[in-house]
Amino acid sequence: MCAKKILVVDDEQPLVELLTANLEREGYEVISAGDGLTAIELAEHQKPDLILLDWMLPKLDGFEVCKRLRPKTTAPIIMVTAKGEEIDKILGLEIGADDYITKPFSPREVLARVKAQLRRDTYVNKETTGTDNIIKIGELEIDKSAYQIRRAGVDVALTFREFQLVLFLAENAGQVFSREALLQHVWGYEYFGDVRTVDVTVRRTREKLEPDQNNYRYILTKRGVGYYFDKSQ
Amino acid sequence: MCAKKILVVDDEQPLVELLTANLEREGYEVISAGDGLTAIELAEHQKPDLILLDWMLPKLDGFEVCKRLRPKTTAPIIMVTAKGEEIDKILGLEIGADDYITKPFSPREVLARVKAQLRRDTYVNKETTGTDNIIKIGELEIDKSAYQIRRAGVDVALTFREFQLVLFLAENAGQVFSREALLQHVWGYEYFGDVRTVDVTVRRTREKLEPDQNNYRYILTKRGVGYYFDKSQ
DNA sequence: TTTATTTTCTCCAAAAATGAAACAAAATTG
DNA sequence: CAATTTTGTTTCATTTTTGGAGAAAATAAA
Repeated sequence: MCAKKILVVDDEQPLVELLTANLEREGYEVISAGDGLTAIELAEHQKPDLILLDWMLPKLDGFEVCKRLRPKTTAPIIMVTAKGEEIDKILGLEIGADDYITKPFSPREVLARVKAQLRRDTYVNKETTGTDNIIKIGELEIDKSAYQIRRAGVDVALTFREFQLVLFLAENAGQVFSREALLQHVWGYEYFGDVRTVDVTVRRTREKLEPDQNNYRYILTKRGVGYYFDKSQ
Repeated sequence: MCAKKILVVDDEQPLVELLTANLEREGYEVISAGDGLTAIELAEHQKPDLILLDWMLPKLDGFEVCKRLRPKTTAPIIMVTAKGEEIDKILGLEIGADDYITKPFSPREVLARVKAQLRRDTYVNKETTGTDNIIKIGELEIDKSAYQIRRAGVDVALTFREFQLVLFLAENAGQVFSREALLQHVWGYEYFGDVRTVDVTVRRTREKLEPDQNNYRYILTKRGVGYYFDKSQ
C-alpha cells in the first residue's frame, strides 16, 4: 500500500504540528502550508490525496483557496472551521468542499474523517467492474468480480497477487513485460523490491494454474526479456 | 447491480459539473440537460433512475417539467430550489416531487438524498411486485419485508446491520466486495469508522447464521480482497 | 563441450490479513 | 432513566501470503 499524502493548511503552527503528528502516526505523509497562496502552489506541485483546509487564513482565505483548488484537483477537501460559521456555504456548491470539521476537534475525529474520505476515493475504483466481468481465454475464465479463475470449469485457488498477475498478463496477452514492468503494474508504482520477486510469484502461479508443469501453456518466458501470456490460448 | 442513471437538470453549467463529478465518484451514471424541454426528452429516451431538477429553468420551469414528467416516469424526482420558495407546493400533489433540496447545499447532502430515494425506489418496487419479497438461496430464506431470515425453516435472529449485510451480499451473490465497498453499501454514505468494523459484523453474523462454525457456507472470505456470498448455495 | 548468463526452485523469515475476544460506546426499550 | 441490546473499537493470536537469498537447472553463446 502506498502512503497517502495529505496537505494541511493552517496558520496556527501548533495546530499544524498536532495534526501532522497524528496523521503521520497513522502512516500518512504530511505536507503543510501556512497561508492560502502557498497552499495552492503546494497542491498543484505535490498532488496531495487529501486537503485539510482551515477557514481563516492570511492572504487568501479558505473559501477562496477551496474555490480555486476545486477545478485543479479531485482530491477531497475537508474544511476546518470555527463553530457558528456558515457551514451550509462551506459545503455549498460555490465552494465544493467534501466535508468539514468544527473547532475544537479531537484528533480522532479528524483521523476518522480523513480515513472516510480517502476510503471513498478508492472505493469507486474497486467496484466499477462494469459489464465485462469475465474474461475468457481458451479454457481459462477470469472472473473479475469474484476474483476467481477457473480452468476447464474448475476453480484455481490463487492468492491475490497471483490473481492480479494473471489478470494483468491475460488482459495484455501476447505482450512481453519485463520484470520491472510487472512490478510497476501488478505490485504498484511505489514498490521497491527485488525483481526476483516476480520470478517467485510466476513460479507459484504456474504451479497452481498450469496443467502440465513441464510444458507451460499460459505464462511463458521470453528469455532475456520477461514474461507474457500466450496469445494463442 | 448496474450503475444507476441520474438525470441532472440545471442551467448553471458549473453546478451541473460539480454534481456530475460527485455523483460519478459514487459510481452513478450521469446525464444532464440545461433546460426543461431537453430534460423531458432525455427522461423519456434514457429512462433515468432518478431526476435532480432545478426549479428555475429556461424554456420550461421545474414546476412544469415535473408535472409533465410525473405521468411518464416512476423515477423519483428531487427538486432543487432556493430557500424561501414554496416548498409545500413542490412536494404537493400538483407537482409530485419526491423530495427537495434548498440551495446552497453540500454535495454530501445531495448524495444522501439521492441514495435515500434510490433505496426507497428499490424498496417500493420490490414491494409492489408482491411475490418477490422473499429471496431464497438454498435453504436460506430472506424475507425483505419482515426483515427476517430463516434457515431450513428456522428463524435466525439477526440484528438490523447483520440482516442488511446478509441481504446485500446475497443479492449480489458471487461478487466479492471490499470492506470499503461494504461500508458504503451496508453502513451508508456518511459512516466514519474503521473498516475492521466489517470483520466484526461478519463474524457475529456467521456465528448466528452458519450451521457449521468451522466450515462456512454462506459468507466467505476472499483473502486480500473482502467478503462474498457463496453463489453455489 | 565448456562457459556464462538467465531462469527456476527451495527454504526461511518477515509481513500482512484475518479471526477471536474483551471492552466501550451508543442506541433502544420498558 | 436504568437496563438491555446492539454496534463499534482495540488488542492479541493465528494463519496465510509474500519477499529474499542462494543453489540447481536450463539455455544460449563461444
